[in-house]
Amino acid sequence: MNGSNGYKTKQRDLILNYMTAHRDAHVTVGGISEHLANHGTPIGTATIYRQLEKLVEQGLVRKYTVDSATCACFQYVEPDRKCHEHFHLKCERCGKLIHLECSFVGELASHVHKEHGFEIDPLRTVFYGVCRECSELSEKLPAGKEENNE
Amino acid sequence: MNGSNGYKTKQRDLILNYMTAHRDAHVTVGGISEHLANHGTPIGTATIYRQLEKLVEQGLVRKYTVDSATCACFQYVEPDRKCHEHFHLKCERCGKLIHLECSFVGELASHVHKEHGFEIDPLRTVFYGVCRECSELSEKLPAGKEENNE
DNA sequence: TTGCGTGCAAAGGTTTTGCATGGCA
DNA sequence: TGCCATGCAAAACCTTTGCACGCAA
Repeated sequence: MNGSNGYKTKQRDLILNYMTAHRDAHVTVGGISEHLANHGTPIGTATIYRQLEKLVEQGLVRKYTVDSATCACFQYVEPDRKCHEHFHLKCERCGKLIHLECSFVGELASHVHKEHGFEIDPLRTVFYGVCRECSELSEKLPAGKEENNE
Repeated sequence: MNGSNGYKTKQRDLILNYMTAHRDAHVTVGGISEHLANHGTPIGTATIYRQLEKLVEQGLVRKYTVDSATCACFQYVEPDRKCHEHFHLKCERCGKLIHLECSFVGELASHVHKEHGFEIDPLRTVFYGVCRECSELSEKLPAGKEENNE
């Protein structure tokens, strides 16, 4: 709500950098912290939380939560690419985040709005499921569980 | 994986009861704990976690997470109503969970599957946005922030 | 009686907060 | 120089785990 939202600090840049570099992923505070520590530029956890909060306020970053639960994934919001015009698919197996550019979804959104009175927030909504690669993979496998973390 | 999954205990019933009573909502361990305590039947937190884990294994309850983050919302899975044939809308303002019965969504799912190779998991996927009531409400209000917690 | 389920307490994580210091404007 | 941002440490939570006891089968 404030024109100039805070100072421009080294830490802010580092975090924003990380966010833009990982624009195709949902990142966590732990992930940022670990990455920066590994790159010789460690930042206090509290700072990361506080900066992310500000970035969310400024609309540069989006926070994903399950209801009001305390746990947070963040994602960079791109000013250019109209992320509010497409949806995100998240593979439950490999964790990949896919940006779905598809007119069908837009139609769905307007249909749901007109017929059901519900205005879908594309930025907030994530479709969970299984991506092509992973479903092909599981067809070839017998019946095991695949555990993949990034 | 196991035919008879564990014993039938008072605590299990209490939790399952709560889950079915709140079938239209995402519930948290904290919520269950508080509710049971207020009703004179307090249960240890650890028990709630362990029971929910079992209920998830048995397919009676579904767990929602944000990626691999540690934080959990749960929801009862109804054996009769085919929850896997419809999607859930969640209002970001009032927290209401809406079950959307709509053929359009089914079409979307098959389209995304055919054209984009991604198999959407309806049980897991939640559309976030603003419901009719809340959007009508905000039209009447000047420009304030509405803070609603359940 | 057997063994799973429960409760309590402790441990392990994550997120938030307080306070003195450092850095941007 | 005046504030805001940072870092550290502590606090507040949430979730998991260990162990002795109770209860279902």
